[in-house]
Amino acid sequence: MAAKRDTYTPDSLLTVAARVFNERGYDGTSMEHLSQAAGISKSSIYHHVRGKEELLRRAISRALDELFAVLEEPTAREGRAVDRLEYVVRRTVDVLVAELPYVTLLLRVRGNTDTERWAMRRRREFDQRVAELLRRAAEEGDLRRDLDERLATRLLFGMINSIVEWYRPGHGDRVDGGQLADAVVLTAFAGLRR
Amino acid sequence: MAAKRDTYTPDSLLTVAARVFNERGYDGTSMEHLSQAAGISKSSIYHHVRGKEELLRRAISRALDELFAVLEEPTAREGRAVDRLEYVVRRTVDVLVAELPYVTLLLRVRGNTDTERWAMRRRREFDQRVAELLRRAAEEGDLRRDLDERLATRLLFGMINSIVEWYRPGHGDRVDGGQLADAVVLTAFAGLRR
DNA sequence: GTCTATACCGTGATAGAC
DNA sequence: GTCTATCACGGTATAGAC
Repeated sequence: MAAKRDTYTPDSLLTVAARVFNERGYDGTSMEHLSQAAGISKSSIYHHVRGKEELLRRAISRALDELFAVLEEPTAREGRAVDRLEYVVRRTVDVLVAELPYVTLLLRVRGNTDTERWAMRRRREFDQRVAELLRRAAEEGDLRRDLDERLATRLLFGMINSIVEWYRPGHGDRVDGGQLADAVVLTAFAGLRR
Repeated sequence: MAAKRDTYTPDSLLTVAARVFNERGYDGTSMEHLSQAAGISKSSIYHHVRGKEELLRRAISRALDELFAVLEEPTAREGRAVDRLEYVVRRTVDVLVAELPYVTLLLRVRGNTDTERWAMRRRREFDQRVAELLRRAAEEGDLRRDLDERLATRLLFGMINSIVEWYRPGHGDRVDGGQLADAVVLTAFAGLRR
């Protein structure tokens, strides 16, 4: 909660803000909370950003940019759909772990402001791109037939996205990002049962 | 958003409050929002409940009671651990669907107030009871060996709990609660891949 | 059981000195 | 770039009439 450095940039301030937003929730965080966590006064924050909502927008942008970048990677664009899907799942987990606080914020927006509604639209867009992959994998006969595709997509994302609720890197966790991605892929594609 | 009935009871008010809490988030909901949704004035709400936090506590209590009741059902207490686990998963999905707005609130608390911290402790307790079942199922050799048990528990709950983020009963959804539970059990235990 | 009026405080944000 | 002082507003909650 103490000061992190003598002077801030919008980016270094974002690091602090994202952490506090995640601890208290965006709506539960006041500028007073942020100023105490950053070790500067409330008004000083306004020197770096226009306001609280800009901090949220910057954080969410960062998460969305990284997620969409995954879909443009070569391996996500060639080969059998099921393999592309598996690759996207694995890389999504990577991004989620690497950009944990920012992705967490993205996944928690409720739609109360323009910024939040924009975030929800973009996120839905990403989900649909992955859903399309899953649909093709089913068409190509690589996924089980007795499962609704939209439902499967949602359960898959549910499993992946839930990681932000408990994963804390380097905090006594026994798994790193890569092992986590392996476990998710294994559980999602092969199931728990032996 | 209009009035629902001429006079309210704490319970009928809870129905309205839970809906608005879920739409806007608890911290994002003001007593003004609640009064407009209920069709009565702010001060009238205080005739029925002590304040906003009591509404949250009542909602969360309801969810927790139903969830813990599942663990006491006979089928959850006898037989092979893997079968008990499967039963608990199925019934948890049932409760989640039946008590959707209340469970949703439970799953979203951030720990900013005493009520929220109590909710988090109780929820962790529930998770641990299920984790214990999963651990025994692994011991009895019914789950795959190449998966960490704590991790598997978290991914399993991630999949289940994510349902509250999109399932809306009777709202054009192609699945009912039972089919949903089937799909979750199938996906979690057998996996997506054919 | 519901209302209007109001107390009191914390909120996001700004002004202007240093 | 940071501060203190301050603003207008909306927040939860209460008092007391009907």
